[in-house]
Amino acid sequence: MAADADVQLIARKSLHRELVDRLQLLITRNRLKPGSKIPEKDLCEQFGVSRTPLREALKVLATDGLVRLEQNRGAWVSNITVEEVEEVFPVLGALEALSGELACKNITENEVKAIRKLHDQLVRNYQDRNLDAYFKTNQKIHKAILLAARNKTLLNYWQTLTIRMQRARYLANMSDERWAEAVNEHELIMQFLERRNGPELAATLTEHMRNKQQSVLRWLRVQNEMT
Amino acid sequence: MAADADVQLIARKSLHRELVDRLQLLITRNRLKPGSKIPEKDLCEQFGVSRTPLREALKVLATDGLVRLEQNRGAWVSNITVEEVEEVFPVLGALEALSGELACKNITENEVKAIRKLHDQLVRNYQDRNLDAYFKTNQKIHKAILLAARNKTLLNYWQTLTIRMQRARYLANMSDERWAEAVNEHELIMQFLERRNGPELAATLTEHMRNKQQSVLRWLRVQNEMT
DNA sequence: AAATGTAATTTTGAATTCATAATTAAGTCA
DNA sequence: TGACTTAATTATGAATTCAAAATTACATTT
Repeated sequence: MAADADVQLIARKSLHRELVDRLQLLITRNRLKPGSKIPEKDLCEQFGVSRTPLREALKVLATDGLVRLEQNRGAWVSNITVEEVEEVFPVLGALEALSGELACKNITENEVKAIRKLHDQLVRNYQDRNLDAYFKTNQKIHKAILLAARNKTLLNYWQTLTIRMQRARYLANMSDERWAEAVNEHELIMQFLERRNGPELAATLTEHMRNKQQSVLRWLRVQNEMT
Repeated sequence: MAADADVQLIARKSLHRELVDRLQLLITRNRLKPGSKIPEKDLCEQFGVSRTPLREALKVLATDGLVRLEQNRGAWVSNITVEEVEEVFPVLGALEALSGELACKNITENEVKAIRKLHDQLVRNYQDRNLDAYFKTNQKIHKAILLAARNKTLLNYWQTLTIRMQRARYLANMSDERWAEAVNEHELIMQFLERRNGPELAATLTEHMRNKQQSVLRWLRVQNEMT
């Protein structure tokens, strides 16, 4: 019998699946900007595909809330509004809280150690005042907790909503005070995780998300005033 | 100026949207059974549409987890497995808990009164041992709380997961003891809602969902043993 | 009869085509 | 000039077509 490594499943993605991923990237990387029209024809040429699979992908992205379809008028990258932020963050908070509870039940010692390393790196990123690196490390920590929860449905929903919120450049922005506070919260998160204290971890993650919402809303309002 | 009733938005749905809804109905009403192949050609003839919009709809349903697509082999109604139940119910629990919290903040007095009426009806359904009516009233109550939470993202996710779980006939089934217990839980839910006690309502809804999960798992295991 | 190989048929994925709706451009009149 | 029509253009939604893959039916070998 062949070794596991030799007999990996050959996962040939269908075109529409591939396009969903590519478009998500274009949107998160801000190549397609919130509020802008999605140029169906151009994208077809760029990707070298016909309209059928592209349109299938757009329909999928629309159910995820990343794209807005208008009857006979086409597809737009959906906007980030105050209402949307106030709606999505509480849901994200509930999902993260659950991920904390479940992670404490299912996480392995090695996973905790890996997250501890990420956490230490996060603190260094803060000390260096490297916002970009901080943001990336932060994402890795939260995703690692989600993975430790061993729940695909939870992971899927979390990822979709996270992508939806991440589109905004200014999400990575914070006031100095908020940044310090966020690091403190991460200190707590790390401790509760190491002690496998599910309820406290859940509560801290909820609070962490609530504060992030406030931080994002402040920036969003500033942005809106400037236009 | 015309009255509101006269000027309703004429929401001409696109074909694929319409088909998503129709297929969801066919699946929840058990006309398309879990595990069975989705007959693309037949459905096109039945609905009188071409394959393009139907296939778009299938892709959307697949991201919702209601349908499973296999490369070059077509679409199947996804099965309800023990793993899926163990995955979905905790997420549903977290969403319901949040809906309780938010509902206590946003619900109007009239809405509470309407839910109280539904609750009294639920108790009568129990006293009559009318399981079918009980199940329907139960659904109405939970949905009413979700609506009172005023959060579309939350409502969407809740509905998708609820549909995914409702496909199973035996979901509506319960042991006598469980049924009595469920009614007690609803009594608490009603009280906490009337007192706008968000945290307690959330905790009770979580517990309610945890118990439902156990009830469903028992039935699912019985079903699996019988085949 | 079971296992293997091959041809015919069906189904699928995706490109293309076509009718219709929306947008833009051009023309008309005050 | 500027509001309003009407014609030309473009984009969209959905049907149709076509190539490739999978399934089925049938034949061959052991």
